[in-house]
Amino acid sequence: MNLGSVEAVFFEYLQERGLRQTPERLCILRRVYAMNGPFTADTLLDDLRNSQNPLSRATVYNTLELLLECRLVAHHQFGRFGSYYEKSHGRRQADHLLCTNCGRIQEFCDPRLHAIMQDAGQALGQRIQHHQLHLHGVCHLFESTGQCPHFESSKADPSSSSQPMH
Amino acid sequence: MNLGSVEAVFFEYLQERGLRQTPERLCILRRVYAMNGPFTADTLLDDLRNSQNPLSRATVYNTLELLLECRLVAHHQFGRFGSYYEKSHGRRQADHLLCTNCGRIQEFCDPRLHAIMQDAGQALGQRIQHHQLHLHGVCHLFESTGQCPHFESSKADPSSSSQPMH
DNA sequence: TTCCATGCAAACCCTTTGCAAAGCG
DNA sequence: CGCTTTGCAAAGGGTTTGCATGGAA
Repeated sequence: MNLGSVEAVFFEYLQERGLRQTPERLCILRRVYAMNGPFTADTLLDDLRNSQNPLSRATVYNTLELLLECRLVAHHQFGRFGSYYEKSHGRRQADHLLCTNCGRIQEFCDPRLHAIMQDAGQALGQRIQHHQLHLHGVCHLFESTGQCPHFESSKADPSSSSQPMH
Repeated sequence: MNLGSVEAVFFEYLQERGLRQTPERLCILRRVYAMNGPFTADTLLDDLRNSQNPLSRATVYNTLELLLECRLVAHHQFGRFGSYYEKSHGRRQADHLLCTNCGRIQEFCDPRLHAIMQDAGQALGQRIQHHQLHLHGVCHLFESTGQCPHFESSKADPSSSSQPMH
């Protein structure tokens, strides 16, 4: 789970595939692992632009793709305009609950999902590789008071999803 | 579940909201219910273009939005470029299994998901409204033979998902 | 020295929007 | 008649691509 082992995984993957170990790729990997919570490609790009080491959009997308392939990064698509990435090494697969009202994204993990995946795969003749579960709901607080402490503030900041997994 | 009752639901919804009952809206509703399986907005548009009653892109999207609101249509976002609509009146909420290899989309439904949703909502303080579960896998057939009967054929035709729900 | 990777900008895909004309209520 | 809907075409947002240049191996 430390950065060194993550870098080792990445480099091993690159080597296996005959891909090159470039400073840009390392830089992106480090930035990604410095993020906490889900982030957008644009956020990452901005983050890099503000650093001493600005990189191009193409390189960011290219590298994210590689990181997805070697499972160091996970991708979540929330609706049409909610494309988020997230470091994933050593993390258990998490699911997401989105608030329809304030846009906050919370994470959770339920072990029972495993059985469902297994059975569905078996029933439909597929080996399941991964999954994605999105719940859409409304904060109780909003329903009772009409107010929500997360409104707007977290709409653009899904990193507030400090995983209260159960 | 017959078309008449679907139209009744739609018209009632329009009336409630003070919206107009136009021939275009009725036409789109009927086309949507003539589709089997998930379809894209573009498929629907083409379908209409080939009919005696071509409609504009804007009208199609506008009407799909209305149909979503009154729950006569469901929307599924599969990754960045997989936006599918599907008639949903009288259907139980279905989940989807996507084949990474051939792109086929199969539907299934597992009652155990309900408990997971309930519990997650309770744990995170939200009233769950709906959900979306996507499993990604590979056909057994493809894994053993390297061949898949659904390859390409169904990549653009998710309607082959004649729901073997379990 | 050989390709692969990078950076730039333009293309891309799907969806939404602005505005004038049409037509429901 | 007024005001919503329609149709068209253009804009929008995030992602991908083409091509010349740069740099890892």
